[in-house]
Amino acid sequence: MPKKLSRAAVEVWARFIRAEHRLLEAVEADLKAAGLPPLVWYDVVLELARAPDGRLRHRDLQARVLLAKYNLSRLIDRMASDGLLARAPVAEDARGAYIAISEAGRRLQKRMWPVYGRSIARHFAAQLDERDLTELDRILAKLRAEPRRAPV
Amino acid sequence: MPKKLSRAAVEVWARFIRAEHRLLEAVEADLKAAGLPPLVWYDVVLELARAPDGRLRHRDLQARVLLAKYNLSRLIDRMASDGLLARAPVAEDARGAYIAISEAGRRLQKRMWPVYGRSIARHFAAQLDERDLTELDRILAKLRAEPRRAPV
DNA sequence: CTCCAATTGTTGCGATTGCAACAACATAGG
DNA sequence: CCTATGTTGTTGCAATCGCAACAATTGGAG
Repeated sequence: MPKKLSRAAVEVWARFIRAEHRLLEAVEADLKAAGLPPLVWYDVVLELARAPDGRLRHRDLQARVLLAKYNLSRLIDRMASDGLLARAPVAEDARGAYIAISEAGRRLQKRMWPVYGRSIARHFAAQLDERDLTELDRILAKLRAEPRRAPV
Repeated sequence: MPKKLSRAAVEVWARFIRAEHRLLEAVEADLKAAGLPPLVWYDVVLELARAPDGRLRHRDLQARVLLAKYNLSRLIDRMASDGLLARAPVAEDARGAYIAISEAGRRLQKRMWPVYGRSIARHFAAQLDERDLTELDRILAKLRAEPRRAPV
């Protein structure tokens, strides 16, 4: 091991995993209770709505929503058949595909946000003060920096 | 909303979700690379190994591993057919079932820990110092306190 | 005791996921 | 050109998940 792993660190790790799990569960439950689709759907419509021209390449969308590629492929199938988005060819790269949001997709995003936002407020933000947020953000930033993989 | 939800809070929320997602993915990948079963399996054998007599009621195990009940039912099926644990009747409650770990189950727990621990060390603990851990723990404790549900 | 509501755990079934293989195209090297 | 290698996205298939319904039993109210 890189360093000796302290018992305390393991406990914080466990709490971290569990806390996130509970929170996500609570948020998903709120969405479902409001008759809305799951969180990934929101991620997709949000990323697309934000993107210039309301579209992104499949791979770029994938990088943003943290979803395996085969997984995203099929999620897009489902969302497309719901009319929330559509695939379009990429002029410069015949392999690629743009995923373009539709008006219905934008409406879904706007409809989901209040519920999702309220959920974040209630389960997450309301429990923390300014300093907590700052500290948490600082710590998360450190965690983003992945240790270098085995040297190439 | 309980309070006005700040943009900053939403961003921290997003980073929180993503960080945890990435970390879990990395850990699962490490386990798989070592030819080991997924994390839930570890959770189960660990909780059972810790419990007095190496067994827990289905419902108690469920509460510890944060898994839907139908889901746990089937995970237990699979682990039982791998000989890692076994079901046993509960004397005082004919509905219930004890889940009892086997020697093979204990061996699996011991075999998984080094890999899992190393993974925690590398992806999580190595990125944080003492103060980070303390602060994170303090913040997570606040998040554990769920807001009261709608008044009964 | 008797009945009704709640608890405990399982199961059928359709939806979603993960893995591995694949097709189609792009890009670089000769 | 022509080939080898990498990229992009999809798909078949098996494993797993989520929901709703269920059986079995318990516990409490009358």
